[in-house]
Amino acid sequence: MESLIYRLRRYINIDRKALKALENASRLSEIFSPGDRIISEGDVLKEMFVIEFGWAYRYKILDDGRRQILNFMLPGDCFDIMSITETKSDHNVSAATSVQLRRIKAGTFLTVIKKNPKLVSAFWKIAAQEEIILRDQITRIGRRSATERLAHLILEFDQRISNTNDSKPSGFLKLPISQTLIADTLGISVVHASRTFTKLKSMKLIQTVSGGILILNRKKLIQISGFDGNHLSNIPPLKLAG
Amino acid sequence: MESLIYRLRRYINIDRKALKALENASRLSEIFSPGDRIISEGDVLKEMFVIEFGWAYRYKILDDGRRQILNFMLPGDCFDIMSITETKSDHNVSAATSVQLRRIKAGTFLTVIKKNPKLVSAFWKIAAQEEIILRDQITRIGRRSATERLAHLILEFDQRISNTNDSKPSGFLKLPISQTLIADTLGISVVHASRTFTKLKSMKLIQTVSGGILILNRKKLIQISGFDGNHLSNIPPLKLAG
DNA sequence: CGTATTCTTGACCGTGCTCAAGTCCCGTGG
DNA sequence: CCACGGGACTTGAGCACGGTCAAGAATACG
Repeated sequence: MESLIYRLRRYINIDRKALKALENASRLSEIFSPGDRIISEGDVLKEMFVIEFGWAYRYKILDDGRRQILNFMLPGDCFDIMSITETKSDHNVSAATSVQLRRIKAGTFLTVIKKNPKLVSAFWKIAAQEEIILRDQITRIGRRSATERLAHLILEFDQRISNTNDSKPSGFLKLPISQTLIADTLGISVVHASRTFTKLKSMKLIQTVSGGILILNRKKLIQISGFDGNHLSNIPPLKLAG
Repeated sequence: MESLIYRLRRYINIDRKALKALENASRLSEIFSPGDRIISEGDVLKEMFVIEFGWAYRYKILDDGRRQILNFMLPGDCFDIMSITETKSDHNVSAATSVQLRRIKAGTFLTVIKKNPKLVSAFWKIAAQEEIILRDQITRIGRRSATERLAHLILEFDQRISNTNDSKPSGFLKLPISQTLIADTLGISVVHASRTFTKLKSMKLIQTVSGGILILNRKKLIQISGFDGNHLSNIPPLKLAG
């Protein structure tokens, strides 16, 4: 529950009773390995999910095998809140790293939030943030160059991760995903993704280290990418009440 | 209310009482002219909107003036359902044609749906469809060629418009928007948008006529674009109860 | 330690961009 | 009714960003 609690506390002063109710309504999933399919297009969803740990990603596959990653889900992210109306999923979800989820059954979820109205606005805001990320992704791949796209994505990850814990941005960004995944996120080829990384490195904006990257010049990265973290920004966690 | 009623009837057996309550909770906006700004980035939203008539579009502007259109809103579409938590808008909305909206205040909206629980699932599904369109837009601009993008967008418009009325697809698609808007939707230049139209015409797939286009070969359009309308498909309107 | 996957680099090619000129269309005013 | 002006669309020429193919290097993994 830790990730979810932390996330909810960004939006509401959550009380222990509601928390307990949520915990009872949910079940931990098995642990998925990197590459494992979690949800497939066409699946009928009757529950929503919270990432307990690890990274997952949503994507679509075209007939000829081209793949587009829609977005990544990080610890504490909820997804498919919208889909609890028992509609068929229009996309796939896979694990990027080792991943564990918390599953919350649609019916139980509705009962719990009905009894704890404050939860409604929290989950509502989580869903709204999901949409903000999708809209950022559209402008990123629609109107930015490869270099701008990569810089922009790096800053998005950095911001979202620093939202999930209280640590100051240290300059080190843990990036547990391959360049293939990054390429399919940014709508470019793997080869060009590699060249773009090389370019950012030669510009002394980042440096790759094992398991992640070092952000050497955040100001310049922001400047060339046009990144605006305002709408995604960290709302300081509230105190735990009750 | 006609557009909204038609839209809601796709999802629930709406009764006249709930309808009346919704109507009382809402107010018609002034009529916007083409190009008029409806919502600006940074605006704090305290209401949600329904398109009464006309086309509107959401978009972002980059520092240097590049514009990316996120999606279009057609009659009966609801938007910013998510934003009634009084957050700042992360994007702009403008009128593409003459547009009139229905404004529904957040507070009143919540009261009405609380008294008419069936409305919840209807608006929930409308919000879910909004997300489906955003995800389609990501794969469209991320992984498709200009020709595929245009064919795909044409089919999306065609499907969504045929969803808003009971008419069989006639082959004629009313398209009240300039190629500049289409270019900024597809993430290509205006010049290339024009060339792409020319290409589809020379392939005998479409034909431009005043105020819209004729779809000459829908099967081929679907084939080259990979369009899949299943998730966006028309759910037959239900009967009016009560 | 060997195999597979990921990343890098080079060479060449193509889709789509930019700049520029010209055409078409339509609303406005003489 | 026609002249004018502006916006939207078209077309051409040259160029650049990013794609593809291919080979090699580095890293991870059993």
